Amino acid sequence: MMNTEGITSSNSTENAILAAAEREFLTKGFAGARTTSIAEAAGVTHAMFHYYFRTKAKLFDRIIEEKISLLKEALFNPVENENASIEETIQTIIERHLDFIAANPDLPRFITSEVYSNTERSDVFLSQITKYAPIMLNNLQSKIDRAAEAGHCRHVDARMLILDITSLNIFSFIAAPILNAAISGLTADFEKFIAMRKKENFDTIMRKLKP
Amino acid sequence: MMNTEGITSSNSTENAILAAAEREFLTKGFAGARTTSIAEAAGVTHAMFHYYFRTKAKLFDRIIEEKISLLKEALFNPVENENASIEETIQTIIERHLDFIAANPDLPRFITSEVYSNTERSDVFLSQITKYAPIMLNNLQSKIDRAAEAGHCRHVDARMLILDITSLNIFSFIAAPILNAAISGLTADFEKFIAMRKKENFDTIMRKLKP
DNA sequence: ATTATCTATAGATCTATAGATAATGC
DNA sequence: ATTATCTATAGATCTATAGATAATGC
Repeated sequence: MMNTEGITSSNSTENAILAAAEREFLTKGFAGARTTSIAEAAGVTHAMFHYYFRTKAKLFDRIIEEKISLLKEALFNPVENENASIEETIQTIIERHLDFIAANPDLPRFITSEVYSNTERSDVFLSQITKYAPIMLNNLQSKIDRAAEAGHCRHVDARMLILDITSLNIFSFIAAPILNAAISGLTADFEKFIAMRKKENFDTIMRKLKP
Repeated sequence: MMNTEGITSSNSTENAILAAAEREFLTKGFAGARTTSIAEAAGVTHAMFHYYFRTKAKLFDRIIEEKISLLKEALFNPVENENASIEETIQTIIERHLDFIAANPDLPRFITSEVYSNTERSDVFLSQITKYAPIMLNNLQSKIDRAAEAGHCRHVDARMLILDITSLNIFSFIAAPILNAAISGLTADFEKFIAMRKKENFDTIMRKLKP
């Protein structure tokens, strides 16, 4: 099981600051976050913030690195089972991805907006993507090609398939407040909503793959 | 033809500030935007910023209102053609939506992150969504129900269909820098990318609707 | 007369540090 | 001795305003 509870350390003050900072940064972004608010939320004096982490940027970098490794683990470790059918593979990808986002609902918005508004800080993230995504996409493409030749599915582009899956899985979380305004109470029962989208998105993708 | 060129006014200094502010707010958000940067980008002294718009929040509100009316026009004015087939209706919705986003590529990220990080300023936007979305969804649902009864498509939930369409259309724009890192040069030829996603998303949705 | 612009600066807000003091672990 | 904490304040950054001056349109 992966760590979805955030960052931990041995020191309780340090811990409290880290937890408060994660919340502040994830919900407000780097520019909107305030070190005074973080210290206050952590229940420590503001000087403690600087004592443990020196600067706002350093603490932000530490948290974004933690999130990057979390993402890497969730996205690029699909425990490739050579024997799994294309249908099983797709289902596993969708379910894991959606479970991961459900456990980290603020992460997509945080990553997309920080990567966009910032260049230096997000280079680490983008270089990780550049490194790992092509491998994952090639593996999936081979699997699709083999299944297509055996007549089990259509010959689709793995890159478009992953773009479809991530779009369908992630967008609801990024736009949650707007969806709730458009469709009253849609995400009110969160568990139910996730379960529904899992089925729905799997169905959508499988129809696309069907010969 | 709708106005996708931003806000205009009769005064050139006011215009320059508005244009610069739109760029600054759309790319950096309210918290990240600097009134000094806006004035500099507009080529006027900082005092002019306050002379024309008094405060940062007032100018932000003006720009977000402009964007809301733009969205309303694009999303809730699908020129309901009673005689159009379900296929034609879906195609029109997807193409218009995608064209609108392509003309305003920063808008989805801006709206989703500002709506989330802010309560007061985005209430106007959410109340507009609450007002117009159900009407649009009901109209579409009736159309789907009629088509389904005639055997032209499956009996799907209009709300899920619109969620799928918006997810597939919007996500690429929100995650563009990440997609380009994962799939080198994917959005390099922007026109081509839009045309491809138009076809792809229409195909995905129609397969879902097929009996 | 009114509108537009400038320089200079006040005021507010945040980040970061200095320096003293208390707690902790050899 | 080292680590952790506090108070007080410096320093940096941004927003906003005051007050003078130039341009514009009756």
